[in-house]
Amino acid sequence: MDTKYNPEVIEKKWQEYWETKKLFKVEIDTSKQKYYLLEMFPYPSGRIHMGHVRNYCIGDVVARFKMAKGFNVLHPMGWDAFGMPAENAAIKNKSHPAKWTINNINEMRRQLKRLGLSYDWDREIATCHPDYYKWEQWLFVRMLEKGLVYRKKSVVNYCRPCATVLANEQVEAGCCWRCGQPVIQREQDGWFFKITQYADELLEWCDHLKGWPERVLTMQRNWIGRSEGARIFFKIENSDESIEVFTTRPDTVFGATFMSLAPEHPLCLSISKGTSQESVVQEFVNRALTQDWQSRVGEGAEKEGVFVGAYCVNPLTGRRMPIYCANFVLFEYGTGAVMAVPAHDQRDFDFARKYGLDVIVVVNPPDQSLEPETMTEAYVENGFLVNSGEFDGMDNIAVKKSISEKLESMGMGGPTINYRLRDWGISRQRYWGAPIPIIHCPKCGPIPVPDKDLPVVLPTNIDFPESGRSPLPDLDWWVTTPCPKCGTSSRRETDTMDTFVESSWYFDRYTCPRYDKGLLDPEQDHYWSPVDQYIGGIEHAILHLLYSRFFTKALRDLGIKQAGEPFENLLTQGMVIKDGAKMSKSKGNVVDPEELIDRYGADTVRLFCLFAAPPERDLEWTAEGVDGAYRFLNRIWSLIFQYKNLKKVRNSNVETIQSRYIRRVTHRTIKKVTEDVGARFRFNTAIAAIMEMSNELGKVTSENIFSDDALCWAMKEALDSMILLMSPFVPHISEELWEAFGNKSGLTKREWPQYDPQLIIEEELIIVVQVNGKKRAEIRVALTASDDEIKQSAMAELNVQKFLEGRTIRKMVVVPGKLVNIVAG
RNA sequence: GCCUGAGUGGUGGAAUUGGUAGACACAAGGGACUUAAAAUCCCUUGGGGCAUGUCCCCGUGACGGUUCGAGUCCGUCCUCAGGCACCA
Repeated sequence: MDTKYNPEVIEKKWQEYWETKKLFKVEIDTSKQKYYLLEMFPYPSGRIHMGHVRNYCIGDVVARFKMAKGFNVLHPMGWDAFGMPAENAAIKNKSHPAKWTINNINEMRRQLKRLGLSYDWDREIATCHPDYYKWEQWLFVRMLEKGLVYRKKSVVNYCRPCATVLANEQVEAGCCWRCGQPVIQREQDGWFFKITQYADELLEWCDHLKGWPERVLTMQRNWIGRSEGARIFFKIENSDESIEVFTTRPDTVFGATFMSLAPEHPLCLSISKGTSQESVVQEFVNRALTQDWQSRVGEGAEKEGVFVGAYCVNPLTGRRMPIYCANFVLFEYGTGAVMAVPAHDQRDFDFARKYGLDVIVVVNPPDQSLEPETMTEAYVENGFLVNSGEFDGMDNIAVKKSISEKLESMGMGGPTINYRLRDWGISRQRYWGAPIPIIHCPKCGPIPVPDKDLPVVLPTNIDFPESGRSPLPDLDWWVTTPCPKCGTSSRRETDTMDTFVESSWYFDRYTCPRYDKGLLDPEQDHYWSPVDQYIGGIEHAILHLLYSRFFTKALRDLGIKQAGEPFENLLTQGMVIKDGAKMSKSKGNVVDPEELIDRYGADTVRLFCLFAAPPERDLEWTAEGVDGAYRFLNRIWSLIFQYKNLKKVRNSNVETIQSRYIRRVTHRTIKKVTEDVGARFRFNTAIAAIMEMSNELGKVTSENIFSDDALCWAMKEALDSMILLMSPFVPHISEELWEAFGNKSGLTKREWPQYDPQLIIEEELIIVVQVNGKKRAEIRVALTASDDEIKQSAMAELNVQKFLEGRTIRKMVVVPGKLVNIVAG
């Protein structure tokens, strides 16, 4: 054994050992309990960053711990390999996205391997590989057949700089999630996944995902946005048409005095046609549609509208209600039309005051009567109905149902449920993505590519245009193809799929990455699914996690997969911070993981990431902290070095006070680390416990240790256990020390140490004595001491007596093994 | 505005079921070793007090409450972070 800890040498040695022996390769083993552990796969951007390191170190601890606990652990890794940065880089370097991506994957794989992560690399997948996206295309066709995919013309979010359509989930505060530029609205044909069909189930199962953080579930619930209400039809005057609205306040129908339509609503233009308002409306609609989203409905945007020149009829009051086109009405939510009740909705109130429209109070607070003339804001609280015919005097909440039912019986609407969640538009006008397997026939329309012709391979021998525009529509040899149905010369779909599609099912494919008879091998799926523990950043709380849940349910209903939810347990890890801010190039506070590995070794980097904060919290990066982790490993090294000749020891029947103490420390630490890692994912406290143990062991004077059998044996047990406890966190140094300490056959197949509850018990207890809740003394009592004995010793303490002087004892509370509180007054 | 977290020493954090607040580490200060430095090791380290102790007082964002006992539970408020946001 070398006197000096040399991570560079030992890390290389053990990584090769694990790799050549294929120690992390797994297969189905029905004799063992399976454990599917997954970390979110990375986008191959070129180099790993500290966020990856943290994510994967956390996962590796869990994986190695579960292996040691006897589970059959599936721990795979792969690449989310399609996406825009590859295209941007290709344009910049006059290269090809595929080449750039593959180079990056090779580089990042090499970097990950230097961290010593316990992946089964035989299961590696890259989503840009035709063998992967073939099954995605196949699934697209199955979903199309099942009615879960459809094509529609829709107003979509469009990002000019990225030259692509964005899903609603990819728009953040009116701006593109990737480039941050304002998003505009544009009408376009595209393919949609019918995620709304699962809105209810996705929402309901939020209540059953006990292993998910509450805030992620809350975010998903809000995103789905279920609201109960009514749909109501308002007949348009002098027309056969009606306007349908959704409202959560059917109790206020009697107070509806006008109608607001979204500028996108087709009725705006059609109703105003031929009226004096035609040109005004046209101008207003044009302006609203070309305006960027932020300035139209963003914060502080002015509410504006124009009269469309026609009226509709309130089904309950018969009132003539002017129809307005209003910029704040969202076309995508509900029906794109809102019945306006100015007395009870602040937006309608503002609008009515601005344009001089009538206000009718229909809900009064319990203690007063509102007058439209004196109101300065809408009354949105609950109360009792007025001006509402037969419903007057009734409670507004109770009446919601009655009014909905009345409308239903009139054929003018009825109760309904509306969701904020909208279908997932997946068409992207990008090159570097999975082709949508559709052929557009001039005679038959869009026809799916037959299964035997899958995959539709993304052509790779192309020149990449500098404009950033997708080259696909210009590739005649690829685009032009006969219709699979009638043979007519047709065009392929040239849009590719949103890259979130690939990440919505990659965890399934890991169970059978090379299976070629279907998307999933039922046997593998049955054994491995679902993922027992998923680990990744909170930033995917809605997008990726909701899509994956949807895909899982769709796959289940297609009979491809068994489980109905993809991830049993979810751990969302915090960000890596430096100088108080997220690491980023623009801030210049980036730490390169590989430089750290060069300098300290992977074990130090791993240890720091795990020790400095619990996983779900942000981790503040400090150079001093890394030094501290490195120093600790050096201390452990020299501790083992000091005892390296303890190799052969006799088991001893004799016990000394010292050996007994060491064994107690050992078994207490085993218990603590096992619970912290296994049940709580608190790696920082587990490591702290190991540090405490090493501090205790360091205090043992080594002079007589080789002659004292009992001490010798206890020490060997302690050091062996300590190495085993360290091994999930810092596997390389643990393997090396294990070997140097005279133990055989690597650590990865070693069982996790067990603690003996008998050995943890103290002979003496330290009991805190309080007087009126304040600590006044500590007493040592025998383990067997009765409550009365404890009380007596407590009373005997001088300092306790001092505080009892002149008082009478009212009560004594004894907490077994911990504390006595003497209540005196 | 709504929802969800969080607020503890100079710093990161610990306190798992209401029971000794500050484990473990970092930083800082002092000491040992050394010709010297680095490395290493040892000691001190929440604030205050004096009578320097097995001492006392204060202290977990603020103010109340429940309790023998509150960092932990309840109420009101403040601050910060994240998510959603004209969602009818």
